[in-house]
Amino acid sequence: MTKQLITSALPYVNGLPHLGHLIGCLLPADVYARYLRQKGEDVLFVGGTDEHGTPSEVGAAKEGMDVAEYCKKYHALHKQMYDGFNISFDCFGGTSSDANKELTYRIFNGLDQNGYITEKITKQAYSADDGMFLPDSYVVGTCPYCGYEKAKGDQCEKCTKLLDPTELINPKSAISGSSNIEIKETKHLFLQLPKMQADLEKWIETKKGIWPDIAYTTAKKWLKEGLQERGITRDLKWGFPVPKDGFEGKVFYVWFDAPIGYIGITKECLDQKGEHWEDWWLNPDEVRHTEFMGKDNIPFHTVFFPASLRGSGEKWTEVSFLKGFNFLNFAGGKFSKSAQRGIFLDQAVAEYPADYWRYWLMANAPESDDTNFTIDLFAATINKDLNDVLGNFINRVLKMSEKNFGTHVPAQGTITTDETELYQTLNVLVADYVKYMDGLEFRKALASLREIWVAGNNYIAKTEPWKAAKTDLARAGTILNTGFNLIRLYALLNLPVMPTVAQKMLDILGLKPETVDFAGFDASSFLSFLKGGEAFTMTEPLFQKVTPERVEELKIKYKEA
RNA sequence: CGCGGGGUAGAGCAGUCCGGUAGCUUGCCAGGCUCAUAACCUGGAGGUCGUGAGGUUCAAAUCCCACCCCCGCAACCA
Repeated sequence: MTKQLITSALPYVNGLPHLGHLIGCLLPADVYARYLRQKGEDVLFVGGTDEHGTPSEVGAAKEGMDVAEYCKKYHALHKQMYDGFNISFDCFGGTSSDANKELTYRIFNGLDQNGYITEKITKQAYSADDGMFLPDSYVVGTCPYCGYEKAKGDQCEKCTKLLDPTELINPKSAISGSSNIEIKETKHLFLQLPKMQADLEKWIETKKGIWPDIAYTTAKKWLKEGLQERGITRDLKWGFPVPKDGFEGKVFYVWFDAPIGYIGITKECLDQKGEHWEDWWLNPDEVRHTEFMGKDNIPFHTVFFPASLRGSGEKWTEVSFLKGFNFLNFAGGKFSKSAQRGIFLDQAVAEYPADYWRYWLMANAPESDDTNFTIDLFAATINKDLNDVLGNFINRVLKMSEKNFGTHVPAQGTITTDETELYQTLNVLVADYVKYMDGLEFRKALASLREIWVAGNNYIAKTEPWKAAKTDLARAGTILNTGFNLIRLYALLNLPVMPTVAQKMLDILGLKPETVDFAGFDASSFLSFLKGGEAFTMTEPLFQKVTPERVEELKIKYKEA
């Protein structure tokens, strides 16, 4: 059987994740992992934090901490937030581990031996007071074109001109503010991407029509523009030391070891369990690897990382399917940590249960374009879909049953055309749901899911069990029996997206999650699972509405203009 | 400047590849029902599909051309 490897992009450890990070990679990866596990597939879901790079060093210095300690602290906070959202990682780690160092060296040495690594002297801004070379964006000064005083060394935010740090007037370090900047020569290693261009082009071409447009077109765009050699080392202290003579004191560039982190995290995790990471990462014929990420990450996962793996001379498991997402905006603007704009994960679960957010985000996933999050849209979806359609359906079945039959599922009795028509409808809708989930078209999958819930209400409206209860109790029993079987169906279908709610629904019937493949779904037999007589537990409504008062309160709290 | 994505009813989206009387959800209006979280079910109004009285065609949201607007990218922001 094909093994299913699922990776979510690794958010940068410096800074806490918000709803945009969640929908951009973590959540859809989790939903897909849960979906496949439910089908009975062999799944390994890998995630973690990206830890190297200048932002970590700067962040640690700000908090007066050792960089490694700083990463450890934020790594734990990330994990805590993901736990709050029930992200079901099989392996969760960081990119600064020994395991990742070992793999980074292994891949680097392979690339080096195969002639894909070259040396080059470059010029770079050095800050004596900070005791370090500065990345371009950490040099600030006056823009020579428009006079803007806070232009960054890579680009002026005001006039958008691309700059070189050497052009800036009065250059200063963004870290210390020191103007004691000199341009020094320094030697670095470069990955020869141009040598791999043809190979990569051929490979990407095989993904046409299979990968989402955003993934394929982004990769094509980079290849079309022509690949350039790319520096993979930096003059920093925090990172993996470059294992090559003449490069003492230098480390690998964060983007070189970050994607290798998927492998490193897996190794660290499976070594502990006594399992073999090679079964997943050096096994391309038996592993299907699905990657999830925001659009900003796509070039690195379609060009840079595959090139590193291919050039190393080993047969690594490459990406089979790349699910890329656009960005989630917050009320028309960007989520921003510095501006305290948006909703962060710890705040979100403090307001409403994780499943509310999970449902909204998946139903509105930014698959085709950037998507706007607003409190109003959130409230409307939660109130209508979860409360009115799904929650109310469950509630009316339970109340009516209790009133007429007590706390046991009524007998199925005789099936009529009302039921067979429902079966036909469900067969079509569930087939749609499966088709969309298998194709990772989440918005459409959730629209189908909703239609399936609506079908239940439709069935109840049509069969009017409250009337049958007065004239033909057995008939009312059949209708409500079908209602309970629908609750079980809904619970199992909801499991990937809303695991907590799904479990509550199963609890009503005293059931446990089960392995079920909805491909080839047959409503007739599926809705005959509960024959009648099974005990059930009355429960309070599963969802609460977002009241108009709460909407106003949240708008003020999160500064939604 | 360039490249990529987007511009379809008040709002959020599908349809565009493979042209054939514009679809879904929400909101609004009306009706039904009254078991249920004032919920559920049905019907209706609402759009010249960014602009160009542009091109191709018997026919264009869908193909071609020009332009406008929004978002992103531009390789040391990961």
